[in-house]
Amino acid sequence: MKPRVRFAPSPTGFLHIGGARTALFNWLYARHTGGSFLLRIEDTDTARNTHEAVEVILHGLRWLGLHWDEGPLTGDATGPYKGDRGPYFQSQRRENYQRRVEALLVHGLAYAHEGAVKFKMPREPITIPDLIVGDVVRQLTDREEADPDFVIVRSDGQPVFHLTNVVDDLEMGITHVIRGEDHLANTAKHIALFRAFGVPPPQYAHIPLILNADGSKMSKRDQGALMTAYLGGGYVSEAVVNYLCLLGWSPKGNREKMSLAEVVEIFDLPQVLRHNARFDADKLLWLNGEYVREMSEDRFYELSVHALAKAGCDTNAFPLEYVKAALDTCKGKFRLFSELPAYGGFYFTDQFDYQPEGVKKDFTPENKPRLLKLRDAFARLSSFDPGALEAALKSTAVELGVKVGVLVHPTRLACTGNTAGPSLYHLLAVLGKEKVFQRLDRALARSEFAG
RNA sequence: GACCCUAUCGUCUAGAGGCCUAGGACACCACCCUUUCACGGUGGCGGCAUGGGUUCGAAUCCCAUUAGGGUCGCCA
Repeated sequence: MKPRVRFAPSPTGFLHIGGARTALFNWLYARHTGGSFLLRIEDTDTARNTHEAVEVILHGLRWLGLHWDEGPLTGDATGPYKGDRGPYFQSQRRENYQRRVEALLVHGLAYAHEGAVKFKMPREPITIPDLIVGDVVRQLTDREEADPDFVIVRSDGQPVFHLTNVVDDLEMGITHVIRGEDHLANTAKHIALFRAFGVPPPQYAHIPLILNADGSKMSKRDQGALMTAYLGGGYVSEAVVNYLCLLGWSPKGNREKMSLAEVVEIFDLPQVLRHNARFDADKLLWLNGEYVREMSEDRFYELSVHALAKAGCDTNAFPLEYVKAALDTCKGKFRLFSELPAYGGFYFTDQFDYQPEGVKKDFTPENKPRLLKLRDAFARLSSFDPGALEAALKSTAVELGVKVGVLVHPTRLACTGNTAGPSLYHLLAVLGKEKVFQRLDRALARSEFAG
């Protein structure tokens, strides 16, 4: 029988990074084994269930490339879905839960209590066979010792998570439950429920949690906990997925950067680590830089233009060739697309400020004649290409008896407003003679040069 | 309070009794490359939580302690 796994988030309006990794591991297992990956929305808490909240999850999963074989097509609970075990919203599966509860009631395995329905939990320790953690013998806690039974239907008639989760896994034919370790202790309840329904429970695989950098539990409000931080923060989805693969799992062989296809080949549950992992934003940043560097030109242009537009910089006002040439000088020099506007925005606007420290250091009276001389040298150039610009700048430096840096720095600052950026010669060539002179003159007119 | 899981450089990890003087990656530091920045190259810093066992031999097995995380809800 082919494995059937599922990601079953509740629509809270977020896609947590930990949830994304749970989805990823489920997806990987399905793809590795040739099984099916289902998406089920656990929206039994009707109070906070919205169309938009589900949409956030669907969008996040699609962005990561974790496509589901069965599940909803839109955020609408009554909307279309694919798969023959639907609907895939728990709010649409009420009759299943009712039927199951009645069966439990009839068999004396559950009972009414102050309007709610409680399940009769066995008092004996339950062994949870786990593909990752091993056999876990779950004893009752002191509170459970007092009353081991738990509510499966609230007094308002709403079924509770433990019940709906088990019923759906059962009816959707889920073979492997791959979920966060925070569910491990509760799995005894689920196993008891499966037994009460007279069916063997699925196989369990509890994956370690993702913690904050300081080791504390990651919650919605923590930096980097939400997918939106990456989706809209200049990250490349492949880098995020790659990084997530490295948290709690290792490809061995000192490998770090690898494609999802490669991971699918070698991923398996027994190799998943047992201990929690801390989220290392720096390493993700590094990986993102790697992916940006090796990205195809077209993809790079697309993401760059998008990042610039987001920062209020409209590249459509410029010739396509100019935009591409400008972006070419930026490729591989930054790690996050959100850094691009600050890095290469000067190509698309004349309204930039000069970096204060740079002004102090480079816009000086003694640099004025030097820049004037460089301006003259540039003026005599018949071709404004990087090679010619470099030659002109270097020979001017020789004539002045100064190092090239003495000319490079103020020129860069005057033309870009920054002390760091793309190769100076290339950037000047892209900017073109007219703009370069314009910017040189604008800078030279500043009071700092007068002393 | 009880129950459960876990424990290798700051972080992610390799390591399944001798191959370990513990390997790699990120971060950090130094140097090299160089028009800035970034990349790249070279080198460095840095770890088996503690205490007992078992064994000829332990990062690897067992126990305890400590620490971290999780769970015990008419939330999911």
